[in-house]
Formats: sequence, structure tokens, C-alpha cells
Amino acid sequence: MAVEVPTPTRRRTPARRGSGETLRTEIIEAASELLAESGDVETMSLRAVARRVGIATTSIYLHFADIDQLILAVKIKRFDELTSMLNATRAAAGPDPVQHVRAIGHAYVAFGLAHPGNYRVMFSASTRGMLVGASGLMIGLDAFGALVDEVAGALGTSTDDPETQIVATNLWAFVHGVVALRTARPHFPWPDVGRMIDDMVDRVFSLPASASAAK
Amino acid sequence: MAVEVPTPTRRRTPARRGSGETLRTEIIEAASELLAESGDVETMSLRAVARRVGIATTSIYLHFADIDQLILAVKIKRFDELTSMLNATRAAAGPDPVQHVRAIGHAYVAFGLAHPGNYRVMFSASTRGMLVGASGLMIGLDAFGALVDEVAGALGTSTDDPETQIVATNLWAFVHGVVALRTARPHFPWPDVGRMIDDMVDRVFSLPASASAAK
DNA sequence: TGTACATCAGTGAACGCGCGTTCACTGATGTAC
DNA sequence: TGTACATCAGTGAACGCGCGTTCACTGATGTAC
Repeated sequence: MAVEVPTPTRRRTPARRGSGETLRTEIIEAASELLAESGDVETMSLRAVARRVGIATTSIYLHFADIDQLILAVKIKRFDELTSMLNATRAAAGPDPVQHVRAIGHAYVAFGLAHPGNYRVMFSASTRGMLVGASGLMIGLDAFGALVDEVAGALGTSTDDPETQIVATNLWAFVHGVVALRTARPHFPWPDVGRMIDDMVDRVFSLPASASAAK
Repeated sequence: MAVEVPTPTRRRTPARRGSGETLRTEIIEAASELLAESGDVETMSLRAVARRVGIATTSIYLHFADIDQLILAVKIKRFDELTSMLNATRAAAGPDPVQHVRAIGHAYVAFGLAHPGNYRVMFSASTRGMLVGASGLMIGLDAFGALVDEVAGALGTSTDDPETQIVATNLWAFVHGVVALRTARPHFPWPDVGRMIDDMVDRVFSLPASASAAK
């Protein structure tokens, strides 16, 4: 019996000293799966997470102070993935800043539509696992900063021009709205998502930078 | 003792025969308040609704088959309000279709930001009180149809031109995203909401109708 | 006008359930000798 | 190499709670006579 088959009905073999990270990761992944299925932070329970991992509920407390800390860990992990995915997309696009914005838009929406439950949890307004304080404000901020840079390049404006900020924020609102509405109203006769994004990018960057600011 | 003072600790005086609507309305309003506070369909409970109205929990079953029917009634009522508000806005705007679209955008976002909890519930993806079947598909559809009409007018296209559909859908996604992100991330340094909407409308309608369709 | 009684809006106890968290416990790991 | 034992990752029973829903009941309303 050289190979040890795990026996789920029995007691879990304790992790080697100092390698508790294994179970911690398993717990985060199980919680992430449950959140992906429900899309709602309020319906996830520690007992359901424990059942999925195959451990006692109380074992979760060895790795997280309470249920909020676990939810927070899931959110942070998924935000890190989104951010690095957007960075990779940005790096892979050609030299044209408008094409960069377009590629970022497509990648952002693709991420949201591929993981609707997790995406909803990331932007849930619930106090459960809320992103608070300095770290909460930081999360996703560098991804937004990258968008601001590209928009400035595409408009020919500076990054702290109010117009740059407005256009970048509007584009974020747009892609967020696309993901949120499509997942909330799956039966609506949505146009092709790629054409929606392309059309929006075309229109937003068709206007000379100064025209709207003149208001 | 001509004036009858209601005594909340006692039994509620039964409604006159056939006027059960009074309590029904009170229940919907209490549920709506709780949903407005939490913004989450999953955390509302019949017991909390009953406590707020000052009745026995079981009395709710005289008016609603189960908790889903109650949540559905709240959603429908708030959607009716949004729709009639948008219709009033549209009727009040001047002759220019672009100004109509602009006015609708401002009114939509104002509604969402004024009632963030209810707005979130209206577009929640939860199965609780889900809008299903024919009635579910209909809800809000005439409001969207009005937007399509205005966009067609502003672009000079027909209402069933794919480009019209795309632009209208994109604008809906945009205003939805503005409401959803602002309420989910209240600490983000948002630009002025009015300028965001104006800038977006300016840019979307600055492009000739045929330019993007040529792709 | 006065009385008996059917109607039905509203009640309250009870059910079984899943929850987050606590606490004393177990038992494999790994080290001291 | 072999043994005793400290460490600490993981356990399971128990707590008090709020929940949706059921059921037999209550008692004011309003009508028949």
C-alpha cells in the first residue's frame, strides 16, 4: 500500500507542519465554487463549504477568523485574476491605443460572462466580505489606471484631464453594464456582444477630444 | 371614545369584507422597504416583513402564496414606477430625439441612485421572486421599446435596423453600469454623474449612422 | 329594532431545518533523548 | 535505531437563533330573520 488513497469518511490526514496552505487553498476554491453557483454572498455557508471540501465545519476556523474573511479571500483572488488577465491582454495588443481599449473591453466582458457568479460577487454591495479600508480601495485600482492610460492615448489627452477620467469611467460602466444585464436578463434578445463592444468603442473615439469638453 | 386608536399589541381589526387590499398594500410596502435596506432578495424574511407591518407572520399567507410571490409583487410595482417615470420624462422633453435620449438617461440613473436597494433587487439574478414566463419577459420591455424609438430618431435609422438595436442596448448597459458601479463602489472618485451621461450621449450620437455598420 | 349565527381576516403555537460559532477533545507528526 | 511525548491540524457535539410553512383556532363583521 505505497499509494495512500484518501478516505473521505474518515479523519483527514493532518497537513505537514507548516504546510497548512494546502487546506486553505482547498477551502477558498470550494467557497469560490459555491459563490460562482449562487452568485450571492449571503447564501454561502461555512457548512456548505466544509461539506464540499470534505472536512469538519470547524476546520475552516483554523484558516479564517470568520465567514467574512473567507469571502474576502475569494474576492481578492478573483480580482487578482481579472487584473492580471487584463494586463496580459493589454500587453498582447498592437500599437494603437484604441485597439488596446477595444481589446481590454472584449477581455473584461469575456471574463464576466465566463464567470457570472463570481463576477457578481466581486461587485456585490453586501457588507459580507466587504472590501474596506486601504486594501479595499486599492483592489482593481491599477486595472482602472491602465484603462485611463489607454484612453488618454486614444483621445490624445493627459491622464488627469477630466475628460480622460470621464471617458474611462464611462467605458468601465458600459462593460460592467453589459456583463450585469446579460447575466441578469439571459432571455432578453441581446445583440452579438462583440458587435456591441466594437460599436461603443467606435462611437466613443470618433469624437475629437475637445468637442464634448466645450459643452 | 369616538376615535378608535389602533392598539398594536392587540389583534388587528379585520379588514372590511372585500377590502383586503389595504393589508396587501401594507405588506408590499414593508417588504419593499426591507429590500431597499438590504438590496438583497435572499436576506428578506416573511417574519421581518410581518414584524414591520405589525401583524402575525401567517397573515401574509392570506395575500401571497409564498415568499416568492411577495418579492415578485414588489419587483413589479417598482418596475411600473420606473416605466411610468421614464414615460413622463420622455413626454416632457423637447422635440430633439437626442435630447429625449439624454433626458431618459438622466432620469434612469436618477431613479437608480435614489433607490439603490430596490434597483439592485429589480435586476438581481436570484431565483427568488424571479420574473419568469411571458410576464417576466414583458416587464420593462415597453420602456426599452421607447428607448429604441428615440435612438432610431436620433440616428435617423429604422427601429429594426440592427444598428439601432445595438446603440439602444449599449445605452441601456451604460446607464445600468453607472447605477450598479456607483452603488457598489461608493468610495471610488466618481466624476459628476451628469457630465458622465452627457459625455456619453454626445459621443454616441456624434458618429454618422452608417460609419460603424460598415465595420 | 334586536338576536342568532355564518363568514372569513387575522392569530399563535408548533414543525423541522440550516446556520455561525464555541469548546473540549483526538490523534498523526516530528523531535528530544 | 528505538521510545516517550509535545505539538497542533483537524474533529464532533452542542449552543442559541431565525427561518418558511402548517394547522387548528379566534373573534369582529355583516346578514338573515
